[in-house]
Amino acid sequence: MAAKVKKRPPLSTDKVLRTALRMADKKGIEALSMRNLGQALKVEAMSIYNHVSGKEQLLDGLVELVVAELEPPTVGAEWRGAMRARAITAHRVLMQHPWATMLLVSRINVGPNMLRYIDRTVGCLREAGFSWAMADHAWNTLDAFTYGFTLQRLNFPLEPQQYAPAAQQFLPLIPVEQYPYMNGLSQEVIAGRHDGLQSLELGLEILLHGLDLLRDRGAAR
Amino acid sequence: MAAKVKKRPPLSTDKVLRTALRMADKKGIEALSMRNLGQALKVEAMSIYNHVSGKEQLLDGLVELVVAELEPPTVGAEWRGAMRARAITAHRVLMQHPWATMLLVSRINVGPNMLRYIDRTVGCLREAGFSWAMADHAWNTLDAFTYGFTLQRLNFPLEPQQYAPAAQQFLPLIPVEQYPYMNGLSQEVIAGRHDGLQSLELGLEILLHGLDLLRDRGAAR
DNA sequence: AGCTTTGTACTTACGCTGTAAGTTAACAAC
DNA sequence: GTTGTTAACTTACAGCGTAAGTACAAAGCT
Repeated sequence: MAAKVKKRPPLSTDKVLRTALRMADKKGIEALSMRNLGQALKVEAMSIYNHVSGKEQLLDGLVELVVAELEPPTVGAEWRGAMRARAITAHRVLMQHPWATMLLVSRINVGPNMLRYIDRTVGCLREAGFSWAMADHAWNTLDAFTYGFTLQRLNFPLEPQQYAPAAQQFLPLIPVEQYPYMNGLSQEVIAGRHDGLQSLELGLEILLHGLDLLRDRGAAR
Repeated sequence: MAAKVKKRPPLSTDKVLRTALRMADKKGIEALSMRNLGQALKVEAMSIYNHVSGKEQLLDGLVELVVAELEPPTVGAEWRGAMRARAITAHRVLMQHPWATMLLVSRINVGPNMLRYIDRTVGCLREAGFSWAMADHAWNTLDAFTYGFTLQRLNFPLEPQQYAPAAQQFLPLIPVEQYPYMNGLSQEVIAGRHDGLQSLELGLEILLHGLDLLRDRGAAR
């Protein structure tokens, strides 16, 4: 006779995804295995496959959950401010989910949140006078920079306070005869004349200025 | 009595790295396992650890090999042309090694090739009138965009010729009431008025224009 | 010469991973 | 009360990276 099995609170796709998100944030995406996720859900790994069709779909779901945190720009808003805010928010959100940027760039995402996000972005640019093609170029260029910048930030191994001491420490490996400019740059950081910090806002200003020209070119057509 | 063992041609770090590079290019980085690499070298997986201290160091070595293909800018050259060429070359090389960009952004690289590459880049900007800090900002911004753009290109699942048919196919999933601008953009692609192609050169022009302003600001300090 | 030590090239074995295939339990229909 | 259906769950497998162990040639010593 088999013992009566207590009925468990049933699993659901949503529960799986939210647990996976919490887990990825806490322990990193590489620690998110089906086994570990199962453990967190008090279930064997394979049970998860009843609610998510595989690891790939699980990751797709996670990306959608992150994209849901990105506020889509308001169509009709002043485009420069809207795009600046959009990029800054995206960067902030992606920094809070360090694993998400890689996923975002390494897979196509066609979930409803993503569609809405891009739709509003294109809308905002379009209403600001960009042609269809230029609006498309614009958001893609901004996103390429934002993702690239975020990846650099995420993977840089030092805290800003450590830049100067680290430069001091590594200076012997950067002989002035061989690498004069790297050496010089390090000296600047050591002397405190350059903080070594990269600025998202600075990059955005550069891009927004350039895009302004582009908009006029596109509108003139 | 043990049979005499034929002396093998000895392995070397260089041979290991070059074989790994060829393999990553041919079969993709995810197919590059120590076991598979060993097979290609006619050796058991563990033998590789005598020449490379682990998978991580192997990947570091691969990145250095790729960076070696990036021609460092000439110090003293006209900076806009030099930076444009630098980014275009980087993009081309990274497209030839589709796995490399991810590695490049996801790890610190302090090999001699990388050091030289950055040194010449900073040098070129510095001699063109950028302050130390501005030169640092400039190359970082350019690289953020270049890497981000390359990642988007690499992971986009369609060939340019397929854009229009694909837009046609997916249009039903993008109802005009829900996603008016995505729908509109798709219509443009279907009608052939927008090729949907993103342009590295366009992004670079935007950035170079913005950087020009930055240089003056930096020089004025 | 013979015996021992050293060091390197290599293999085995282990504990991970994702998932296809198989098993169990609960319920509905008749 | 037997049978069939379906969803929930487990087992077993083929892959992964690498720590620990083995084989063997060359060098050192008496």
